[in-house]
Amino acid sequence: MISNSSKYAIKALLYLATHSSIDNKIMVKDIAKPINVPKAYIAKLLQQLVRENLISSARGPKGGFYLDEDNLNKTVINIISVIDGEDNLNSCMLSLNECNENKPCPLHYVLSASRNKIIKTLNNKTINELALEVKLGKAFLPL
Amino acid sequence: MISNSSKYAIKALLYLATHSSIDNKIMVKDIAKPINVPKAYIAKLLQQLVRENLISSARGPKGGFYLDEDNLNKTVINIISVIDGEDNLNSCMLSLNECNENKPCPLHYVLSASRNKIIKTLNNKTINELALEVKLGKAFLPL
DNA sequence: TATATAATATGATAAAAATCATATTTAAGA
DNA sequence: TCTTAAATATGATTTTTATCATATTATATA
Ligand code: FES
Ligand code: FES
Repeated sequence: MISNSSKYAIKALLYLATHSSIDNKIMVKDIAKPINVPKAYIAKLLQQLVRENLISSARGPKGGFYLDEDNLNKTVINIISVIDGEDNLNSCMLSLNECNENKPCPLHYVLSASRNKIIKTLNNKTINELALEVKLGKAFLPL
Repeated sequence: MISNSSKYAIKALLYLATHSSIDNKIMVKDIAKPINVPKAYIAKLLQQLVRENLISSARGPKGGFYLDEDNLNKTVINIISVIDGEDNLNSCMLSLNECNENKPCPLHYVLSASRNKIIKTLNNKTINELALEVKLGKAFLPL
């Protein structure tokens, strides 16, 4: 439903949101360690995120990754969509042809309300907002 | 979070619940087609489910798979646990070391209520109950 | 402008999940 | 008891996901 790669990407974005700025870019190796993701792996993901405009980067000395205003306002869904593809979250929980209100599967019947709430939240919450919770000490980013 | 195999298993159980009985056992090939899962693959899953007492079977002529009273009262969580292992559903959505109320990650903060509701539902709903919705025409089991 | 530093592009390898294939065992019924 | 029909056990293959490795390109700064 939500891949490892997406989780790693979210962690990376949150780490950048709380630790970087345009004047304080962060290198791959300094991201990989604190979020506990293999360096070469997160490097590849970061490159993909740059291409999709979810994060910003600069090469050469003093280079690294950071988030600009635009990046900060991306939502969790934006990240998941880029990494996992669009419709993983909305697909049927029994992997039927399609998830359908008119012909709901038995799980749809009992779970779709909760699922919709989750999707709505992921759609609305920006990286910036989530990072704020960390800064306020209400949420944490260990390992 | 919830694997393909688990989904297939759930579909198989629901199919058996609505179509089989001890006097009307169903063969692999007659399960595979309607639930749209490769025959050899579902066969393997069914064998695993028999071993774990989630479904019943008999070999030889007139043999096949079916559900007894006990099987009918298994929950969706029971199936997922057997196929995917215990703690896939309760693990941290950012794959931190552990999901922890005291040191919640930013996603925990916004999503755990909905997730808990889903888990609770999966824990309570029996195959029998879900199958009933199908029989009543409130839920459907296409493909 | 030369050097060193950092991301980028590309692709190889490893591990896990999904799928396929088949010989063996059990049991019903002729 | 023989034949045949079914599950069972076992393992091979394929596909996807995760991971690792490195040559290339861009840029700050000495
Ligand atoms: S989740 Fe199965 S139809 Fe919606
Ligand atoms: S979901 Fe991350 S700590 Fe609970």
